[in-house]
Amino acid sequence: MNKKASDKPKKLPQLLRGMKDILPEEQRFWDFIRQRTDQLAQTYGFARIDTPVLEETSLFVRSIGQETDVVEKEMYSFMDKSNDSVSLRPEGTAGVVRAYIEHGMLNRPQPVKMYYIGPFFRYDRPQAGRYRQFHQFGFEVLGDGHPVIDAQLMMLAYSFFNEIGLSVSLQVNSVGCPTCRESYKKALNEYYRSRKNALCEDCKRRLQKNPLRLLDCKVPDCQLLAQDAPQTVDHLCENCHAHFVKVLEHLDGLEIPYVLNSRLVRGLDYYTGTAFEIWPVVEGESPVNPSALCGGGRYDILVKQLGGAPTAAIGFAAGIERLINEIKARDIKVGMPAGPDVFVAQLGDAARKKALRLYEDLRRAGLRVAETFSKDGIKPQMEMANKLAVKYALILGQKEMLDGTILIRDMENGIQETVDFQKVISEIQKRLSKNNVVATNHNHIHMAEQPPKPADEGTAKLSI
RNA sequence: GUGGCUAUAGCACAGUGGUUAGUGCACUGGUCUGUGGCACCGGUGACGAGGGUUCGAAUCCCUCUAGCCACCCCA
Repeated sequence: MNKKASDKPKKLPQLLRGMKDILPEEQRFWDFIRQRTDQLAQTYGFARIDTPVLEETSLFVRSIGQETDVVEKEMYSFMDKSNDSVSLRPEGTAGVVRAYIEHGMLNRPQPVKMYYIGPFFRYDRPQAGRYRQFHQFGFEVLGDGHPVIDAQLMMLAYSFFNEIGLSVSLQVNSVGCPTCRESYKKALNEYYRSRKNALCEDCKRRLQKNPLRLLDCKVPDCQLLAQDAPQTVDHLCENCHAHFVKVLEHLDGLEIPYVLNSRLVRGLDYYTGTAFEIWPVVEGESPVNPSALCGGGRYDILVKQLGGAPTAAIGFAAGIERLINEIKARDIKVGMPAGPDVFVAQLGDAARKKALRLYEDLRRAGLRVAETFSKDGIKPQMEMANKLAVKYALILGQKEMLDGTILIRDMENGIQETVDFQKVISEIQKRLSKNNVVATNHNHIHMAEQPPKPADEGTAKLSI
């Protein structure tokens, strides 16, 4: 590393805007969320699906909607080498639905329940809890339109946040099928026609492009108008109305607290009927304009729209960066990765050779072992052992080499004992199991103390 | 895409026109090839990039880039 000033490149490599490295010390939050997600999926009977981050652009245009901001200005789209337009996925549902159709999942027992977790991309301006590459996990139920599905999925989402100790509020609405939406849009237009001048500039634009969005404008004057504006629930067709009533009945039966929010709308075109979001709740603050932790709803028309058989479906997605922000802000315990059990220190070339083998033997015996074999002095090795907070250090020096022994040092009280080298593994196992049951049990996933990353972490494709 | 604020070592900060840009933590070497937490001594390492004003710029001005916050939008 002979770094002279003149050798330095002028421009240092730098993260692309809106991108973020997830550093080792952050991983425990991600591990935590992965674990809780997998756990939830298992208990509710969802199977994991991973779809590619890259898809045909048309998949997203046809599902999310040509007119939406996501498609219009936020997609990472480009022509590949065969001159096909491809895009980095901006959300997860479209890919899952594509897979459902493409793999003929309608021939599986319905509903098909799948979940995913991974990176998504939107060319947005970065902001609090918003990145250009961000991560979501999502749950989708395809092939069943029964209202009980809606309620149970909301229960699942609510439980996720609730069970990790976050206070959240479930917001529920129905945006209706395309038929009711048309009549609702008409009513909205009528209502706003005479009041157009009182609207903010954005809302005037929304009136043309996306009238539902008028309802959740943040400008006070617009909010005032929105209060008396017609509500989606009053313009539901008979079917949609009946469905929504049933959903609410099931929610009541589950005794989940929820807020009927007539101003809750969805940003993507494929949504129909039930819409819901989960908002963080902060003590003493009313959740006026929170950034949602999760959002979802029914999308009964999407499968058909993408060329599959008419298939009812519902799903939601949660933003992991936002969730982690909330976990940190609320001081939720996520557990620390378990450190090594034992440190192997060596002194002298012969001892180093032997220590290297001992390391392997200890590892095969299931212990987490640390070392700094490249160091010569015992002092730096003990310093490292201390930093790693191991319970025991094994010291193999010239004297021990001659005797066929090894020194076990208890790092807490400094008491040392010479033992027969042949017996060191069983001795250390005995000691570790004596003062900590969990330590010998680390192949088992334990919430309080997580196992170390598997060595093949790097090849575990498509985990986040 | 729009607006506001910001940019000094890995991190947290000081330095507001004038020597060789400081401090703490961290890292590293030593005191000390047979023992960590403590202490002491030493070392590595930075003015986001480019241009301008000036005798002289980390400091003033412009452009770019990035970050934060808000709008838009969304998870």
